[in-house]
Amino acid sequence: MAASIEDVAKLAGVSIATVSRSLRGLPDVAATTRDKVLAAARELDYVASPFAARLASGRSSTVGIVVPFVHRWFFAEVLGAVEAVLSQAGYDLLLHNLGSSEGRERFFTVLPVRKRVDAVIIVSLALTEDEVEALNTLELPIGMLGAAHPGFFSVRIDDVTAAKQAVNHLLSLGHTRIALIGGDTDDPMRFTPPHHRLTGYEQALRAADLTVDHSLERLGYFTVEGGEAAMLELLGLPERPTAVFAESDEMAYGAMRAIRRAGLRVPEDIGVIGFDDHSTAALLDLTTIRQPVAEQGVRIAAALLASLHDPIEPTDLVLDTELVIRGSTVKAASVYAES
Amino acid sequence: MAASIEDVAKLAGVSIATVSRSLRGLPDVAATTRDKVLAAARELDYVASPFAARLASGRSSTVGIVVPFVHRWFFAEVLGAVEAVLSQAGYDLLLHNLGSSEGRERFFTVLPVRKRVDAVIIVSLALTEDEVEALNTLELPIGMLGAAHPGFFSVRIDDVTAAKQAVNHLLSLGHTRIALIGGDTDDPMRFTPPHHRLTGYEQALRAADLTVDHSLERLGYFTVEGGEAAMLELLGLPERPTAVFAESDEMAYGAMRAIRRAGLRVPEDIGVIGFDDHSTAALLDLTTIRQPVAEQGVRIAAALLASLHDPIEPTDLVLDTELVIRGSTVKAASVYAES
DNA sequence: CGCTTCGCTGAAAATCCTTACAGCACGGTA
DNA sequence: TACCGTGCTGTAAGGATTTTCAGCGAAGCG
Repeated sequence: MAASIEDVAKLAGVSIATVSRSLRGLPDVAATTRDKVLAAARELDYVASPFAARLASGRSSTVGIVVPFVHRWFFAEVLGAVEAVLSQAGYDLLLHNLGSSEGRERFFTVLPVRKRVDAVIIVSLALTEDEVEALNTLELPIGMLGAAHPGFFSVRIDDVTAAKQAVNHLLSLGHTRIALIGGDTDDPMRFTPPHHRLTGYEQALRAADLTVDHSLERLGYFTVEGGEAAMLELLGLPERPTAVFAESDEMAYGAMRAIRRAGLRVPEDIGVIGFDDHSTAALLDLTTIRQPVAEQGVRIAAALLASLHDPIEPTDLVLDTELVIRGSTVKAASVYAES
Repeated sequence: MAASIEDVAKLAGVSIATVSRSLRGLPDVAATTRDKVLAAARELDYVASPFAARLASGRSSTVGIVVPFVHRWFFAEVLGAVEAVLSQAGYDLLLHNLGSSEGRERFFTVLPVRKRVDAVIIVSLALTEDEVEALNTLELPIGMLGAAHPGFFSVRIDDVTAAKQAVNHLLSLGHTRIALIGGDTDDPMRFTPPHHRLTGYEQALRAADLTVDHSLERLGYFTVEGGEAAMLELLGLPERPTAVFAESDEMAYGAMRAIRRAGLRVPEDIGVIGFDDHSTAALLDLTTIRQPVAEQGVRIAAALLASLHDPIEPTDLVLDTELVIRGSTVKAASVYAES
């Protein structure tokens, strides 16, 4: 049988209240007393039961994180970063993987985090009004990563500006017929990025006095296959684009494959730029927009922890993105350009 | 203020014991009574406090999962699968990301899962005797994924056989000078696969009456860069290999890059086979050994849940791997072979 | 020297459930 | 009719902490 606080109290010759205080490092405990307690606890190999502690204190020392998918690179990266911050601070991470729009609906109706977390992190979801309302009933600090909402903490990048960065790069290389492979802005999962990146794309073109040709905007559904299919459509156009901006690296990979399978070269015939700086982007020599993924996770977790410590007004942090130029837009000593 | 069980009892006109029983679907409750309680609970928007329930029942409804890294493809995939099974069963998932050997040591000395989970899943770690002992003090069902230990549940593949599959494929193509790019068998994180895959590699060679040339065995540390560096070494040998077996797809990617950068072709000059069937393996046209990643996660989670339901003897399940032939070993209509 | 303050400690209430056990009404059995 | 089992329900005892409040001795102050 595992030791209880009473055993420790007995062994240390103090009351359980003092044990509790000592073990949690609260003030108002004499140093000698604390040492006795710590010694006794070590001797008995005692750790407090978190459930009893949580029940009594009303604090759960747990943060819930809600992701659309765990297994995609971006979310896994975020998860790792958040976990590191939380565990360091003695918090547990309760993972909720939505997986599908049904999963999403279930989450927001059942709200399985009720009465069991101190804060919630929502990753990459554009929330509906109903969902916001549901979260508000929790009366907890809410953090959003990759999106923002008044009243919630948020850490994100400026997708509009980032998309402009990408398109401007292509423009600077002399491209004027630039296609877009993006996510579905009507997707039931309602990711935030597609809207903003589309906006940025169009704004950049307009700013360069180019007309926006909607036939150059295709859906790639954030997958390699989707990107490949979208590129095939683009290649079939009467006047094909000379460059493509894909809203994710995966879609860019697909696009590159389609281009090469069609017997064309990247970047000579068609330049390709992606988004994210996925871990394999360097490998595939893909020009892309790098966003600080882990850092966003660290920041949102830290912000929430701070707000739990002493309640503060929600903050909105926008981190910078960076253009990473590789061989898919600029001819260089690249692996595939060589071969 | 959130409703408590007492409020529900009052509204339904029953005792709290009956509320508890009704809400948990226990038998020995009259149907009409149960309906009254459910109605009252819905009306008050009541959910039981999990911490109170856990304290009272002694069950945590939580499973701990220990992974060396979250952000690597394999572990993210496992995590997603395990989460799906557990959440479906009403269990929480407590994630522990080791990150480094210090993190590992901390985990096994502190044992942060103590008193807070009903079972533990260990992913891809070869445990030391001390670690096994530490886990045993928990007196909980332990599940291992990617490794096995007497007394613990396990789900895994047969790495020896899988490695033989890989090498035999190369042998069948006529290769006789086959190199290995592997993980460090002395790695402080002590992953299981490197040992077994090395063994399989050597066994396959010996079975083909080839001598094992240790100068053909190089360390790639399971990263792209490591694989690239290892391949560079191999290319510098007086008599270079005609094929390479990399113990992971990432290392295979690095190897392919090194080969191409050296002006050689894959597979004509050097064939490459990887391991895992990473999500980008198809994209890079890499021949590889596919292992059922998500399924391993599902199986180990299910096994543990079953054992919590009624204690059973630990099981050891070995799943099949599959050779997936692509353009990196066999000349075909591949992207890069074309260009 | 008497009174306040301070530092520390302990008793006990509070947290919100689960569950063993007792009990009650009712129908069936001998 | 007396008794017994059955099917439900309620009472109350935990479960293991945290936290409030009271209290005690010693030190500081005038």
